[in-house]
Amino acid sequence: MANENNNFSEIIAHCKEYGYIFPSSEIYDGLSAVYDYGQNGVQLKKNIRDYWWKSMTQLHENIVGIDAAIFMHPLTWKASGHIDNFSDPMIDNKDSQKRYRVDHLIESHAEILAHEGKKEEEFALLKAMEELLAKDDFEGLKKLIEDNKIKCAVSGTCNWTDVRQFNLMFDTQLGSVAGEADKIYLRPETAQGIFVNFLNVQKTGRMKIPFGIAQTGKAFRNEIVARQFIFRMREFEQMEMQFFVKPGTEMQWYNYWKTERLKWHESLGIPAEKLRYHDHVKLAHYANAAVDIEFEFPFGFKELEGIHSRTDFDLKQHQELSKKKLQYFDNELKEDGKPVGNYIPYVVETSVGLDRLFLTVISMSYAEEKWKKEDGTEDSRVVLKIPAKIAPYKLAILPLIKKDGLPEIAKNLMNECKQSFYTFYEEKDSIGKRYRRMDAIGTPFCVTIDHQTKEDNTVTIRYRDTMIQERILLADVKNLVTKKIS
RNA sequence: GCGGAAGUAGCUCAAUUGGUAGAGCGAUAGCCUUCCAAGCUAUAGGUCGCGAGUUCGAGACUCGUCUUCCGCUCCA
Repeated sequence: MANENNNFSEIIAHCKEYGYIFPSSEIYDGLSAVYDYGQNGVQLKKNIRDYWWKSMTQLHENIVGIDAAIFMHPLTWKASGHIDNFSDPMIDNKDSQKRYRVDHLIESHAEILAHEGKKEEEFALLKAMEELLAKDDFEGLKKLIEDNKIKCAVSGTCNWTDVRQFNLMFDTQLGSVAGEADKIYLRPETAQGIFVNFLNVQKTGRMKIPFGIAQTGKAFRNEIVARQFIFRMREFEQMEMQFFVKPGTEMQWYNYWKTERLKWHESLGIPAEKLRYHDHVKLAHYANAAVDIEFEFPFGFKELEGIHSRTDFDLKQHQELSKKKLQYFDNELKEDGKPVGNYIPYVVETSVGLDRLFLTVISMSYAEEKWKKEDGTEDSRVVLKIPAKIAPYKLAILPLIKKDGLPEIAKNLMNECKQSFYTFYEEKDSIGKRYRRMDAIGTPFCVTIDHQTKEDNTVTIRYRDTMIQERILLADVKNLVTKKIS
């Protein structure tokens, strides 16, 4: 474990040193749990996003994309349950340092009262709690806890902090006049942008159930503690797809996407043994089935993607609060020859964290290698074995020396290739050193132009992962790399 | 949020018991021309995380603060 943690520190350091990830506003000491993507990071992130987008939309004729705004009508979050469930009064026990949700703490005490047969006290306590919660009376809640001598299960004391509100949604004002009525939230998930557009897309795209709507975009959560590098950030990017199905078929589709999504991660190049399912036992208010796909990060197996069967909770809620019907007319004929008719579709959601997937790719790619050279001395390298199809740069073009016309040949090759993929040109320093630099940023292929190139139009291609070199025709370089990255 | 550890150049680290910051690597420019980093020359780069305090004098001591890592907690 200690080694693995060290490895994580090295991965973080490597990300910064080679232009993948920088702490946000670092010259001002940074901002807690906010990070910027650097010149190589942005490219990798974009490639991962594009790979997801293409596999969702281009390869599924019944899935289309949208790009909803981050700002949404405040009632959206009332409907989704975020306003009621996403902000909870909390209290800490000073002795055990354990934190409780105030309602959970009081409710568990009420249960004890019930077991002791004190029904009236139980009822009075819960009633008092509900009244205080409704008024947001935090001082009253603390007094209620103290008056009832509710103890921490760990320390057994009543030494409590004040009750504090943790709202996980960021808010801001719409319009220049500040006021309660203008308060809007930064979306804590992208899903709601899809739900509120369900009918727009269905009608204008003439979509037939089952169909999906995909979206990538930023979401914001004011986490109490956000840590572990880019694993849990306050601003993060989601890649979500909501799949609308006929009620009663949701488990079938849930299982379909559960399988499909795991396959997708493997197709990206993530080793199967580093992935696993984790079924949710405790389900969220909107779900009737939920599973996580977890990846073994340097700090353990953690959630990478969630697949949720969200029932018709969201559409039903939006229908109720917006007073607009969000139903679908199904023309499929029943046994009696009549159409199925109107219903609110059920939803199966796949939701993957792009930043987490980025960290996954970096984690699985990072390697420190050592070996013995022919003369017996040790050699080593740090290499990012990023799958070629998502690597920031695909090909480095390196003239062996920077004269005798070799740079000119190299630049011609670069001009030919850069229309098709990202290339990197470098003529400084020894060839070995340049290979090491390309290893460090994860460039899968290097081509070296030497004097022989001028005689027979061949070049050396060097493969990052194996360090094997081959002699190929200069004219074949572009096609070979194109083939390897597709 | 609580507890532990850390913060000196891009990186890894130095700086005798407090006496106004050094090295290696890296980077840049030039030389050399060599298919797996570490040849030669030169150059750039640090108000020692930030702010106070103690002191004649603080990178070092004290307090506060910010950031990061670890554990707990949180993650509808």
